[in-house]
Amino acid sequence: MNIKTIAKMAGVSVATVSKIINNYADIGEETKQRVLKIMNDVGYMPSSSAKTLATKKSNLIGVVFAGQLNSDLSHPYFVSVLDAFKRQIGLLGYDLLFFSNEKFFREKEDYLARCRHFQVEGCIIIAGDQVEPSVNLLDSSDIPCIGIDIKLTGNNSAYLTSDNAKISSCAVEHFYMSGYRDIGFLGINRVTEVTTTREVAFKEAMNMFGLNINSDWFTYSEDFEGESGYQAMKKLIARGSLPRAIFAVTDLLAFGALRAMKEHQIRVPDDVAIIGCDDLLACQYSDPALTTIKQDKEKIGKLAALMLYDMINQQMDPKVIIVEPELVVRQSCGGA
Amino acid sequence: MNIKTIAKMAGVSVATVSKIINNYADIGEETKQRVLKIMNDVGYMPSSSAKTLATKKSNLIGVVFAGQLNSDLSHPYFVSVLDAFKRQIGLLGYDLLFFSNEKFFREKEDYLARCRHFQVEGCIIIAGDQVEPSVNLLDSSDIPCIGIDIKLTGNNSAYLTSDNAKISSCAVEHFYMSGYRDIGFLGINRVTEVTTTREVAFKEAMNMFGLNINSDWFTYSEDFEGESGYQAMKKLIARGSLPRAIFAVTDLLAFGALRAMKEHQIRVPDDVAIIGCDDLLACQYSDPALTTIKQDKEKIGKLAALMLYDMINQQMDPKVIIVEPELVVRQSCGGA
DNA sequence: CTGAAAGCGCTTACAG
DNA sequence: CTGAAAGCGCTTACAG
Repeated sequence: MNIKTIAKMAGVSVATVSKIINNYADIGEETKQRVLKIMNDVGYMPSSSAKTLATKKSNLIGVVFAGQLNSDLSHPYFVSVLDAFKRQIGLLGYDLLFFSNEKFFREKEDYLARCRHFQVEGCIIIAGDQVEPSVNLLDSSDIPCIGIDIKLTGNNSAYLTSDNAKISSCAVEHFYMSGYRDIGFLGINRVTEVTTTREVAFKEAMNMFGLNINSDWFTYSEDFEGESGYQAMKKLIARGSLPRAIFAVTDLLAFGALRAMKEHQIRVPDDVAIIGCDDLLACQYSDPALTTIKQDKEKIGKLAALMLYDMINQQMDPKVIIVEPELVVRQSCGGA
Repeated sequence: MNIKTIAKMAGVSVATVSKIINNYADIGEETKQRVLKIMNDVGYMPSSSAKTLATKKSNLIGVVFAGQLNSDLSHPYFVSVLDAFKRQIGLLGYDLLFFSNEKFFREKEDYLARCRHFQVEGCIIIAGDQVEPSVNLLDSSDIPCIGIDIKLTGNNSAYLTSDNAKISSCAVEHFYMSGYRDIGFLGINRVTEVTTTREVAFKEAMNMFGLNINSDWFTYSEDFEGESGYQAMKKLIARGSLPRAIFAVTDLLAFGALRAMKEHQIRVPDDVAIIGCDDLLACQYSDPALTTIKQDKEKIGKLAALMLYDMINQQMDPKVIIVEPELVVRQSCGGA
C-alpha cells in the first residue's frame, strides 16, 4: 500500500495525496475529505524511509550510552532520567532510537556515522566512563546533542547535570550539623566528570568546615554496581579504623556499603552514619532507609527533551543547565 | 556524501560500490580495496533510509509497551529484561526503536501501522494492562513478535513468561514448610495475564496444602507502584485481622507493604512474614531483606532476542517458552 | 568482474 | 486548487 495506490483510488495525483498527508492548506476541502477517508479505510500509513529519504527528517532521536563501561539500561538513575525524557520527547512527536553498542557497520564504533546513517535529528548522550573519541566527534558535529552528566562542548550541544559540587557540600554540611566530624568517602575508581567533581567538592567542603581529611577513610569501588560498593566498604573495614560517617557518591554504592556493615555488625547510623546520592526508589526500603542527596531525575529528563527540541527546531543557543540537588533525610544518618 | 560521490572518486559505478558495501563476492580484490580505502578516508556511511527503501529491511526492532497503563521504563523488572534483550539483539546486529506512546500520525495508536511506517523487522511487546486492540492487530500480522509476559497468539508470534503458576505454588510451599498456615495475598486490581495467573495458582496451591482461604486477608493495590502496595497493605491492616504471612505478587508491592507494616510497628517476619516476586535489586537491601521468587530476567531477555532473531531469519516456528522461577530465601520469611 | 538503468515511496518546486 | 516530473540514495536483476 503506497501513496500511488491511494492517489489512483481517489482519482487524484500523488502530489495531492502528499499535500493532504502533510496538511498543506491549498487543497480543496472536498478532495481532502475524500482522500482522508480512503486512507483511513484502507489503513494507509506513509513509509518512513521514503519520507526520510525525501526530506532528510527522520523524527528520530538517537540515544547513546557513552563510554567503554556504559551504564546502558542497568543503572536505575539513568533509566529514570530516560523514562522522563522519553515521555516528554514523545509528546513532541519523536521516537527513540537506541543504538546498540555491540556491533556496527564494519565494526566501527562511530556514533556520528551511525547518526547520519539513520538521519536522527538529535541525540541524547548518557554519561559513562572512558568516553570514546567518537562521542567527541558527535558532540562537535552539526547534530544537536544533549548530554546527561557529560560535559558537551560542541556548537550544537548542551548538557544537563545536577550541581555535583553542591551535592557533596550538602552531604558534608548535613553531617556537620548532625554532629559528625570524622567523615570518610566512598568513591569510584573511574574517571568520570561526575564522580571527580563530587570528590573534589567533598574535600573542599571538608576544608570549609575545618574538618580533617583522613585518607584512611577514603575507599573506592571498581564500578557503579552495588556489589563493588560492598567490596570497597569491606576494604575500608579491613583497615581497622572507621570514620563516624561516610559519604557515598552513589546510592548503589551506599547500599553495598550497608550490606558490608551489616555483615560486620556495624550499626548504621549508630556506629557509622552514611549518606548516598541519587534518591533511588530503594532508598525508602533499605535498612536503614537511606539519607541521600536527591537528583531530580524527572526534571532533568523533561528539561533535556525540551532543550533538545528547541535546539532542533529553533536553533536555540545551547546552554548548560545545572539542576539543584536536594537533601532527603531518612534514617541512615542520625545525630552523633 | 553519497554512494555516487564515492563511485566517482573511485572511478567505478554506483553498482560496484553498492556490491562492495554489501560484501558481494564477484568484485575484483584490487577494486574492492581501493573503494574501501576511499570510503574509509572520507568517512562515508550509507544512508539507512535509502537502503531500507530499496530493500525493505530496516535492521530495526520495535519495542512497544502495551496497555493503557504500560510500564514503560518505570518498572525495574521489565527494564532488566529489556537490558538483556538489547545486549543480545545488539550482538545480532539490530538497533532498537522505542515507539513513543504519546503521540502519532493522526493521533492513532496503531502499532501495526507504526511498524510498517518504520519497516521494523520484528517487535518485542512488553506486557501492560488493558491491552489495546491495536496490539492484537500487530500480534496477528506478518511481523514477527515476541511477547514478554503477554500471551501472543499470532502465526508469527511467540512469547516468554515465567511459570507464574509455579511462582505462586513456590511461595505457598515455602510458607507451608516454614510453618505458616494463615496466609494472605497482596494482589493488584488490574486484569493482567500474569497477576491473574498468580492469583488463581495461589488459591490452588492453598487448596493443595489444605489451607484455608480467608478473603479478609486478600488485598489489592491499584497499580504496580510501591506506593500502591503501601496503600493496599494499610487497608488490610485497617481491617483488624492479620494473616501470619503474605504473598505479594510483585516485589514493588511487597516493599510498599513493608513500609506500611513498619509504620504500624508490625514486625517482619516475627509478626507477619512476606514473600515477593521478581528479585529486584532492592530485595537485598530492604529491611528486612526480601525473600522472593526470582524471575530470571537475564535469561528471559536473552532468549527473547534469540527467538525473535530466529523468527525473523529462519521462519522458526513460534513457540511459547516458560522460564522456571526460583525461590530466593532472605530474611522476610523466617519460621513460624 | 563491472556498469546502465529501473525501482523503492515519498516531497517539492514549478507550471497551469 | 491540482498535477507532471525530478530527485532523495540506495539495490538488484540483467547485460556484457
